[in-house]
Amino acid sequence: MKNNKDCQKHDCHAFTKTLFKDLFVDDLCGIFKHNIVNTYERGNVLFYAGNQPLGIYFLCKGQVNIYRADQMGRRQIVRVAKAPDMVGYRAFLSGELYAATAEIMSEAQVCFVDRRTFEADFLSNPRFLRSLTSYLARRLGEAEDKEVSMSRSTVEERLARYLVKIIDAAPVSKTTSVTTIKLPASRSELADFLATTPESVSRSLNALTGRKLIKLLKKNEIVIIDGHRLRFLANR
Amino acid sequence: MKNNKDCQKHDCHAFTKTLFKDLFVDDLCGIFKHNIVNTYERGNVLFYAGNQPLGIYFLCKGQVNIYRADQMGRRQIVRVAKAPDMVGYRAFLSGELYAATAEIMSEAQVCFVDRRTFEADFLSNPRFLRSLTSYLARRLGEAEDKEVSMSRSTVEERLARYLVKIIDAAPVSKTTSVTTIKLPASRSELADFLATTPESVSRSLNALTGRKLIKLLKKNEIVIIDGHRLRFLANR
DNA sequence: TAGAGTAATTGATGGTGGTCAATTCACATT
DNA sequence: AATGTGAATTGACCACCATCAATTACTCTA
Repeated sequence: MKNNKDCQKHDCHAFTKTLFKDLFVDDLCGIFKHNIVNTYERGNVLFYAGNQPLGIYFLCKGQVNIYRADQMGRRQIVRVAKAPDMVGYRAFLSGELYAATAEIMSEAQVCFVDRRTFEADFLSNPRFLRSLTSYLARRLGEAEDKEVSMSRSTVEERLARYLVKIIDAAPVSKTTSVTTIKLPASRSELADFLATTPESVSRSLNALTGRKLIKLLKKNEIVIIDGHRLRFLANR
Repeated sequence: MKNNKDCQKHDCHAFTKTLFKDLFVDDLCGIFKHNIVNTYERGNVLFYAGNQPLGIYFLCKGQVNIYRADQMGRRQIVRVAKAPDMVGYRAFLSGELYAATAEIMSEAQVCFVDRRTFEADFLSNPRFLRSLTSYLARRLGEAEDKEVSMSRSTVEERLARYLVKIIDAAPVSKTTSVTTIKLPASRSELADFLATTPESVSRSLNALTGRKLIKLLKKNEIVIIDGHRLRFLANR
């Protein structure tokens, strides 16, 4: 992980557009430019469950998986953070130890803001605080959604929901109803996210193919054949 | 639901002691005394999933279950709010519609603070705002805990976790290791909370009895025989 | 292009728990 | 005590899915 000064104005724009819609760019920019941006590669770990939070990580580029692990060593991916996003704020803000581990999934640039700076420059800014509550409330909603989903849906339905989420996140060409998407994760990672096993992911993918909702291509590419029925399956 | 002016100083104390530890009593008191306190009885509904949030509910007395319902009509209790606590803040703060329904479980006194007042008197108070982020972060942690619990544990383990939570919440007499607690919910409500069925709750209760971890008495009372092993089961 | 090493798939099997039906229990009312 | 009502329990059955093992498909390197 090398050190540079890369997290500049255009990064601030990205954050204010998605993460903190109500914030003005300059608020964030003024703060960001004084802080350290590190580059991490796949497999690196930002923090481990059980550790003390030292500050907040702003993800300027790349992807971070946040997972918890139970006694049996099975991991469960609680959240996938993609730039621009914050990482490590939950434990920090609640004053607890990290309950999860944050692992870099693709080469990432991360702007670390230490405790003192975050308190002084972020938490003292009422506009930021207000945005933060809204952000936390959204996250809480997502977590509760997933809780219900995990409790009440079959693996196939959870997978369908995941696919729909991917579709909606991707910039879709509106020209045709047939869409091709690329799975951004291995079977095993998917299993960790859906709280199941690689084998079951495989079988469910096949089941969806059998029902003619999707078609599997090489290279982890998937053609959405019947997005409508996929969506129907997704919210059951 | 009748109207009175009951939510006074001692209620504020309760809130600042548990809900917003960092807040000074007077902050809350000054705000509370101008607002309306209603009394609701069991079965009443504070708000329904799909509705627009109109404000925030401060629960001064009683219990509220917050549940989501899927297409099949099965409910899942996402949270149990006991006084003193806030209800209805998630959707309000994220600017979404209610995703859940809030139902009174035992006679409750609720202080409603409308949108405008909440914005003006609460959200404009930096100290409150800061407490709020901490509160939301704690809730988020709980939701993620439950997500993992739901995904990875058996009904028996989830039940054990629930019992442990009850035990820890109750003021325990330290004199003896054998504790008697009263189940505060019917099998059916428990099933909704644990994302299972009344039948399975019944069976799991029996299973725990068979393993000599608990003993069932009349009147929904439970004797904890082996709290240690119960705890062990609870965090698997 | 061959081979090695990893990922993905497929098959067989057992456990957990949901569903439906029948029965028992608890409690209130008369 | 008799009766009625709803909750709780029990039993039978089956769907879903985790597990383990075996096979096939991919990908990277030499």
